[in-house]
Amino acid sequence: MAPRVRFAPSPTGYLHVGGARTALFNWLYARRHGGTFVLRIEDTDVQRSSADMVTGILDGLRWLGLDWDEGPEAGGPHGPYFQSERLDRYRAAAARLVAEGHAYFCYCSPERLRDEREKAEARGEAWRYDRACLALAPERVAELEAVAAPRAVRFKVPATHTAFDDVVHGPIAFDPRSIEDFVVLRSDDHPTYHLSVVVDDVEMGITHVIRGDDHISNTPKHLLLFEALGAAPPTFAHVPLILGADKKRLSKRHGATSVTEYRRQGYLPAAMVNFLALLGWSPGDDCELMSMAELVGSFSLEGISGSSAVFNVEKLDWMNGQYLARLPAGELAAAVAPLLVAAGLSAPGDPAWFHRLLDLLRPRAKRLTDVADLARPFLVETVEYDPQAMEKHLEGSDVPGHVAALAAALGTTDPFDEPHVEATVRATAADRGVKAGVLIHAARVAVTGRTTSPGLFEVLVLLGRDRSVARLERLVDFLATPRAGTIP
RNA sequence: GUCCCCAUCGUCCAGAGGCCUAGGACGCGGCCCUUUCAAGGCUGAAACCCGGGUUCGAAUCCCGGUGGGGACGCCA
Repeated sequence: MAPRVRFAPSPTGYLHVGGARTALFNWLYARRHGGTFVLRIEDTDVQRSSADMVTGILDGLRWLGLDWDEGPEAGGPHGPYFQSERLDRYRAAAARLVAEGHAYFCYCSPERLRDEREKAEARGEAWRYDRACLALAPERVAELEAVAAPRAVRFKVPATHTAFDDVVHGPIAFDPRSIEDFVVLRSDDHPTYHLSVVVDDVEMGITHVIRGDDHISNTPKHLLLFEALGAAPPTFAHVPLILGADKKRLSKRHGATSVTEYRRQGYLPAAMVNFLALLGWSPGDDCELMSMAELVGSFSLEGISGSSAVFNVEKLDWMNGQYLARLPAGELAAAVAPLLVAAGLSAPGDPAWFHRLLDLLRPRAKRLTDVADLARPFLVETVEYDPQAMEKHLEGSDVPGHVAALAAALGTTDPFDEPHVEATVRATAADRGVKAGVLIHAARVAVTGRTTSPGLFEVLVLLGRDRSVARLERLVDFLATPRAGTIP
């Protein structure tokens, strides 16, 4: 049977990288086995859910290249895919549980429950619901109903031992006595997470539940619910959490946690996917750089590690650099263009020239934003001289003369290609009796304003004879002009 | 506190009883290339949490300890 898996985010927040990885594992599993990837929005918490969050999550998934076969916008035979539109089903399920003796009404006030918990905590104990309402006399129930007292539905946890075989963790067993009679339907008639997940997983025919480790302790409750609802439970695979550098669950304190944020910072989706896939999963060999197709080809739930993983940004940076180096020029240009605009620049009109520039810059960049920054000197009319660069390479009194000589020599260099430009620069240095480096560094400041750049000869050729000469001459003029604040 | 999960270089992984003198990657150090910065090539340092078993033999299996994490809501 083809597997049906689902990613079920709650739109109470953005798409967290941990969630993105869970989604990725589900997606990979579905694609690997020709199954179906369902996207379901768990928005039963009306107070905290928002439509904007849904949009953000959908955009994030799409950006990563994770498409869903059923879900919002895609539709499907098991819809609706928003839990807020499925409330009647949960209510029906709750009613059925009560009718069949698997659940009962609870009239306890939240205040009372809170007080009991606080008292228990003061004693250093964990408090579990005392089943007060299970033992309510019929007369008392009648009284409560007569005044329409708010009531929730609680699941009557049976004494059955709950055990399951987790694909990543192996056999896991829970003592039912450690599980309290949890609420399945709130007094406002909205289901709790436990009820809605199970009802939906049953109705949507989910065969494999691949979700975060933090749900392990919820699993026995779900197992009990599946049983009470007369459905066979799916296979469970609990993937370990992603941690921050301090080994605590990754949160905003550790820096960026949202997929959108990484996107904004200039990471490539393919790099993000590759990195996330390798966080807690391994193909079994030493492969590091893997395309989406390769990931699909070798993904297996058995390859998921049982221990949590620290999110290592340095490795992400390296990986992104690798992808940046391999990205086809056209795609890189398209990805960088908007960043240039955002930086007040504009992409060059000549695509071939733009691509040459990009090829010079990409090995020096980790992220798209680096490319945009590195491109600046090549896209402005007049470069800004970095004070440190001036101090470092323009201090010598004969520098203006050297640069002027180079400008003159380059003015007649023909053809203006790398070998000839290099020969000219070296010959000029020799004529002036200085090491080539002196001239090269000064020229670099002239044409880029910076201490670092791609190889000078490549830069000069890219800029072309006219612009190169003009920039060299401008530096000569600049050095000849007394500036305020300079010591004579 | 109770329950559950986890435990190999700083980090991410490989390792499913002898192939381990523990392998790869990131990061870090060195060297090479070199006009700067990167990239690239070569190279180095760096780990089986501790204690008991089982076995001819344990990083691998079992038990205990310790450590880390997670869950204990009318949140998801």
